[in-house]
Amino acid sequence: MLSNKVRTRFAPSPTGYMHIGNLRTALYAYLISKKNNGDFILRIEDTDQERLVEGAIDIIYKTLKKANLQWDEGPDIGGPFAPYIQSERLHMFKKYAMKLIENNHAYFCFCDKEHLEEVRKIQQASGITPKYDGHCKNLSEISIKQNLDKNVPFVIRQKMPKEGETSFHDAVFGTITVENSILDDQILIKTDGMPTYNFANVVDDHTMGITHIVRGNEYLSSTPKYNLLYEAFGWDKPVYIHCSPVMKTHTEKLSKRNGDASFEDFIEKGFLPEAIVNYIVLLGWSPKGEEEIFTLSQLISEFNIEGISKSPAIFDDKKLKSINGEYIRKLSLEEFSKFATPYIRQTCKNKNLSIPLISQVLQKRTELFSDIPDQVDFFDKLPEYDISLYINKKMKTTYQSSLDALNKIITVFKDISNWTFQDIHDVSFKLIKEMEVKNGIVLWPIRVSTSGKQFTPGGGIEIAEILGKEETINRIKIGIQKLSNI
RNA sequence: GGCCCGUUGGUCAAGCGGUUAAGACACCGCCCUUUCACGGCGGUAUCACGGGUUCGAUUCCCGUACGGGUCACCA
Repeated sequence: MLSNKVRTRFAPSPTGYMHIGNLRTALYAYLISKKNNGDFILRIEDTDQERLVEGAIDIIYKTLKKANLQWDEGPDIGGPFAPYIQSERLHMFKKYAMKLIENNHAYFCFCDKEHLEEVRKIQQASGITPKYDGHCKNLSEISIKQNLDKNVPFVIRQKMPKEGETSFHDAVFGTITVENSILDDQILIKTDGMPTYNFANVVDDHTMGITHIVRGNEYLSSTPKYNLLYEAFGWDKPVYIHCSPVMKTHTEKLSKRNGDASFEDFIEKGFLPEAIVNYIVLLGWSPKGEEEIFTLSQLISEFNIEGISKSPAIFDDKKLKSINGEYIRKLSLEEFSKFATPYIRQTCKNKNLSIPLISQVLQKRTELFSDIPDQVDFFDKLPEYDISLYINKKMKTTYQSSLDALNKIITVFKDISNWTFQDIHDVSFKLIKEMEVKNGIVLWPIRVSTSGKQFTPGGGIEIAEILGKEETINRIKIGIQKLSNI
């Protein structure tokens, strides 16, 4: 019924918000399935009731949706292997464990916690890696039955081979081999009858027909145990794709504790979801060619497992910013305007100022929407500024040349009846020509007097257009006054 | 500590026995230009270390160092 379809899953625990590393794992899983016309499954692993965080599932939904990683099966939309919430599947695991007892790959263990604790202490004291001592491994059928009849609490443990070694192949890390002797007889079913994560995960993945397992490489060490489980059941093993973590520094992982690591926070800071997705796909994966800006559908065809890197990648928000800038520049003016308006309005409250004009001047200069308010604050109110701004070495402006230029420009500006960029531009350049000076001699003082700033989005003519005739002339007057007082 | 994994410029990284060791971000310079930005051009900077193997190692092998992961009735 599954044919040979590639099926991947993203299986987060709802223990908080999604951080960038998590999202990257989801993205890789998504891309691998879609590249092969396969299915991407969302499964919520919520068996740890203690760490459960209210609303976390919604954040997972919202984040994946914003990132445009649409799942084909999941708790909200169902699917042929429902339920997709692990806590609703808990009843099915014990029978699988019983199968393993039957075929001698698992056994009942009646050891109590005190005994285990004691064994562990002794092992630690003698410098041995703590491991189950195998006390119940070879209990006779009779004593097992007696214990069961007496309702002695039990767990079910996986029976690991004593000798030899186990190898598995990982698509990123290659073949990894471990000695069986170091493998612990891990618990499959807990005293309460519930599966451990390790067991539930394997059974769920198999019963849901997952063919490619994409996950963080913290699972690399437990994969041999998983593989032994697949073998014990006689199931086909999946393709493993372990991904190295996204780091904050060389020694620290990106952590949930750190606020700026969450996808939502980045959105709030003014990053576009597409830009974030584009950046994180590059953290630990490298495309074949030289292009690195990709839409999601381009990624589906470009992405390849061979390009996934083994070493951890440090998150670099400078690069994220730069990619965000690329995405912002690619927006249409209307789209940009829509995104930018709330940011513009933070410091530009004057409703007479034209949002389209401001947007136009802003778009090429915006890498991050949250940088906008500081850039446009001078439109509402001319800031206090020092007249030294009028002196610009490269423009060859002086106090005197600026005063002179402003006095002349104010008279021609006053005569403009149609206050448009074109008209402001034309009269300005006509004046420049008449004065036989370099553009900057006239244009620089216009920009300074209308903005009061050293750097502005747009030049003097754009600013004048945005401010309107009256305000422009007022500001130039102020400039003239300042320069006259020397 | 045992076991597993990793290590190419400041960051992401290409490379898969012979290369002037790509590219991107950042940085610096120049050009364009009414500032800034955009755009264009150019530049600085990298194979962790030590042994092998080989005619030849960034590439293969073995150590060392550094870093990460993992060793639960957590997920």
